[in-house]
Amino acid sequence: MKLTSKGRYAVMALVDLARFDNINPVSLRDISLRQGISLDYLEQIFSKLKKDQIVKSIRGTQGGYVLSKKPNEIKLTNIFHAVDEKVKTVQCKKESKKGCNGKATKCVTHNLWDELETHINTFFEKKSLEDLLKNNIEQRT
Amino acid sequence: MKLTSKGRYAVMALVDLARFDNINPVSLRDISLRQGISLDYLEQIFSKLKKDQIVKSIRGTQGGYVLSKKPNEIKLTNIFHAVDEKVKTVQCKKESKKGCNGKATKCVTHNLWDELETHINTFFEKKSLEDLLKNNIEQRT
DNA sequence: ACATACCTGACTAAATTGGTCAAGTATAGT
DNA sequence: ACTATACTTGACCAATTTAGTCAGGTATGT
Ligand code: FES
Ligand code: FES
Repeated sequence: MKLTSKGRYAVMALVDLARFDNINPVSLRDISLRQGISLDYLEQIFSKLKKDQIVKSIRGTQGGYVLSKKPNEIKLTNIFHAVDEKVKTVQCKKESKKGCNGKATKCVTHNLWDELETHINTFFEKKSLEDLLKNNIEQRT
Repeated sequence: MKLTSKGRYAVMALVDLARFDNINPVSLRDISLRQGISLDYLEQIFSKLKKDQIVKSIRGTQGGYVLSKKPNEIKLTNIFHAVDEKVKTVQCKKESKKGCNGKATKCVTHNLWDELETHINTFFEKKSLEDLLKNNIEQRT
């Protein structure tokens, strides 16, 4: 079970954005430099974040990105959903009545993984960007 | 974030084992057939489970595997540890003082991922094989 | 005009996963 | 003693996923 860079970077970038977008739009180049993430990769990520209306883009010189909602309205769930970082614990198709390997019934561990998935998603639903900002400010004092 | 088959199969196989090892040792061939897992793959998994003393092996005809502890003493943590299914959320080396990409300080999301890791591990520490057995019996009634 | 910075799609090297295959060794039953 | 069963070990591999790079664009403020 591991987190992918896409999800990790998306959150890092958004925290960075949330800290600096009060004054001006923030360019991906700045985020790239501050957070040490490849610019080209960031562009892929932000195109997805934009599609899910988590950020807005402003083109041209002095352009960049801005959050399109307040930090407390952006949950980790929303971010992860946008960049396709999904939590997948079961092997079977959840909606289908069939089990893992095409068997007729769900396997002996199905309920367990389903519970795990819920457990993890609860965490993502609770945490918002705002929580992360607070945490970060505390660290800097 | 997804679970790998190794961890999933390990738990499936152990639940199967726990259900049938009261009378005789259970052969991997039986588990393979009942659970629909490749025999060769099961062998890899069980060699790891054995190394961590979760199961005992009995060779020869009528041989097989037996749990080496009671079901309520075998937590998911133990199983996952045995088969190297680890929860890895941070990118950096946890013990090191350095951050993700070799930076001097921990990144803005480090604490978050660390919290998540704890959150998930808590789940694994609580659940034992016995819990799964109960759940399964309930289903069969 | 021109620099900045968003936008898009194709491509790829490396790692991981989910196995298979081959060649053993130990033991119970006949 | 022979043989079938079943554990044991290690090498190998195809397919997928990941974590990017690269090469072009397009819009806009100055
Ligand atoms: S995980 Fe859903 S049936 Fe096995
Ligand atoms: S995850 Fe540990 S420093 Fe970024």
